[in-house]
Amino acid sequence: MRQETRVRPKIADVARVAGVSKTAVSFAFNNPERLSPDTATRIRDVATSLGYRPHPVARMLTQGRTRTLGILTPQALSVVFANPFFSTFSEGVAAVAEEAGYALLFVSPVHGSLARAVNRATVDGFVAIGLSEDHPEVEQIRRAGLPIVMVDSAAAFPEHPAVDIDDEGGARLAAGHLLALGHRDFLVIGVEPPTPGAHADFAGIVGRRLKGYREELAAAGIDLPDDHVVVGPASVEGGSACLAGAWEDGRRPTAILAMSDAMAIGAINAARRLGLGVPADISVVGFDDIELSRHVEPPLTTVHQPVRRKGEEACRLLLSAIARDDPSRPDHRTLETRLIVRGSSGPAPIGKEVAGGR
Amino acid sequence: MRQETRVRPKIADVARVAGVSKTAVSFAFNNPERLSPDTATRIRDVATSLGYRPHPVARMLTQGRTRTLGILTPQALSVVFANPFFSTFSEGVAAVAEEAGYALLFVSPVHGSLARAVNRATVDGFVAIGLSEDHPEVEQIRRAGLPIVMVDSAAAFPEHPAVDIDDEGGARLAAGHLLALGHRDFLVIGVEPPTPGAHADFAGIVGRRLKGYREELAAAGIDLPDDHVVVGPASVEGGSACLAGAWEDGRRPTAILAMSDAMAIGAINAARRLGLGVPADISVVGFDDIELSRHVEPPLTTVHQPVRRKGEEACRLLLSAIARDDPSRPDHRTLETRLIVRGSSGPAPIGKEVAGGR
DNA sequence: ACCTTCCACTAAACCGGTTTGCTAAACCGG
DNA sequence: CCGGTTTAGCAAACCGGTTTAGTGGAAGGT
Repeated sequence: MRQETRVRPKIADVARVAGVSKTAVSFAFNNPERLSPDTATRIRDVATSLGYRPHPVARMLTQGRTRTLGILTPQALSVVFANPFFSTFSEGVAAVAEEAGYALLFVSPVHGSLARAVNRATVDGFVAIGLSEDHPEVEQIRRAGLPIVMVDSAAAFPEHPAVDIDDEGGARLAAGHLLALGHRDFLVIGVEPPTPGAHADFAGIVGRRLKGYREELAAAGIDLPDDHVVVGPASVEGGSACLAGAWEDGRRPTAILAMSDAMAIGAINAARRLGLGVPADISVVGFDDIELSRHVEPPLTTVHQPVRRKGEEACRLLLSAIARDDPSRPDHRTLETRLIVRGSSGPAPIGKEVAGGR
Repeated sequence: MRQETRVRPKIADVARVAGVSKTAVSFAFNNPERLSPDTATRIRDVATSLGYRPHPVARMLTQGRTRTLGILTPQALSVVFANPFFSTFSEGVAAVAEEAGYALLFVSPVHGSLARAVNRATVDGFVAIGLSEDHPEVEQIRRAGLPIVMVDSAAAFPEHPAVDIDDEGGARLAAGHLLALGHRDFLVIGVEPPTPGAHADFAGIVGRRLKGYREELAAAGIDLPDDHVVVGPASVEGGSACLAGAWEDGRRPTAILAMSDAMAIGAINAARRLGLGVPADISVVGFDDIELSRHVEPPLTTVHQPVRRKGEEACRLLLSAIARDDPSRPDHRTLETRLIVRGSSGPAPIGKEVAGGR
């Protein structure tokens, strides 16, 4: 028995077997009302018996659309998926995309080049998350005629729809909360840009959050010197290192403003290792409100942002940009943030304040 | 100034402006050595000045490959991304895929039909996670000539490569640990199939884990009646509901074997609400070892499985299946599990054992 | 001076579908 | 029985690239 090499049947095969033209086969699938009912069913029967399925790539080519949405991340997917923030965001995007019948393609730098990855991507549009200002890919995508929605982007691209959160307001809430508890000595722990090449002049969410912290503190007459702002990778370890390093340099804050929950949790761990009680000796406030934060000990006081809704909104904006090719005035949305007070923040310590103050 | 409708330049446009044939333009990009060096650069200059980029779909069509891998999930992406287990798995797949220059497409049921989604997917192969036996999509994919790697699948598909973990062995470890602590009254909390239609006769990982529990208990002379096995959705709430329901039905276990960490955590919460101490009155052992488990109070004793490596292995198997189209004997891998003892398990309570016993 | 080889480039076929424009037959009222 | 409208189906063009099979001219060999 000769093992026949199974070759994928094409539309011409179906047409030949059914004794009709390619056109008829195509109609049988996409336009059955243009065929007599029995011819249509006969063709479909032949097709299934042959195991025919239209080649999706060929289909995309003729129809000019892919029914796929791209999620653009400036970092490798393997690091991005390690971030619970990103999963929740994807959850939101996926919910809306699925509802609309779109698949999701994750586009990340291929061998270091995001541009190459974008060129290869067969999508109808992009949601870009955390793309910093100087990424030329945005221009590249625009020239390709594809819509793109910017999320948490450093710069404002007035010509593209965008979704952001009120970073500045959230930061103010965090700082205000600690001020109200009597704190006067602050350490800000910021996330450092993952790409070493990127200029570190605090653009994007880092800059906006820092601005919020600074302004709220300034309103209470407190100046935040530059050496009270430290940065590190946005991870638990990064947060630990930040506090440990600052402590070693002689900083003695009673309150920590962290720009990410993961880093805040790291800071709590580091504080413990330094023999400090949280919140007895030092208070910590995070940012993002990830799932983990309510489970650590003590539960983390943090600024909540609607991550999942951010994904949903971004996807909705993208879908409507795809629907009407008219690039009318793009929508810019800013979602609210709110403070969640849990156990990691408390009144400023009285006795030690003098020892630690400057 | 007339606003010209920006139309994507095609290869013919570049050819015309550069005064050469389409072939030459194609060569300039893919086969420059077949052109004189200055012609090649001239063509490339024209191309960039026109903002030309080869149409990725057209390219896929002629080259017959997409450089994209599909991740097939039987559930909606919005629920799948909510599962930390899945994120970690994706992390592993992504790491290997990126290294090899492949993009990742997530394929989930479109309007309830996974078959339709598969038909639309422009990928070179699939990694299927948790696809149960009766899914006809597997056959559909095989007929399309695309390789597919099964992960945590219910049935064994001997003709496809597969990656699994030693569910049975892991379950044995969990049960053995509790037996060694003196427990005699067990409640098993299992995950229920998400699709209501699926037959509930414990296939796949649920069946294998249950088998492991049962055999280890049997070896100690303990029978596990059917009404000491309850199932629910694989979430924290699902776990709470399972224990609460069983308690209401009069079950009084001193030890709980949960098939998922999320459910185990839910069970701990429910136990607390019933006024039970963990592990003083009741011990809980989970399965999976998700990140959260080490942070809850008490930290969860659980069976660790190498989720990230599972993703990596699956992706590697898929890539090699794509590389050699020869469908030689497919590789089946089983990864090890191990017990992580933390704080949620302890000796069986002495006093209460009589009260709770049957 | 003539034949061969090599070089630089091109025309046309092809990938696998969809869509447009057309034709022949059936239908229909008068 | 005739002109006009529908109906059912087809051939060919098209989507935007890649690849095969040449082609004409210059260089090289004898």
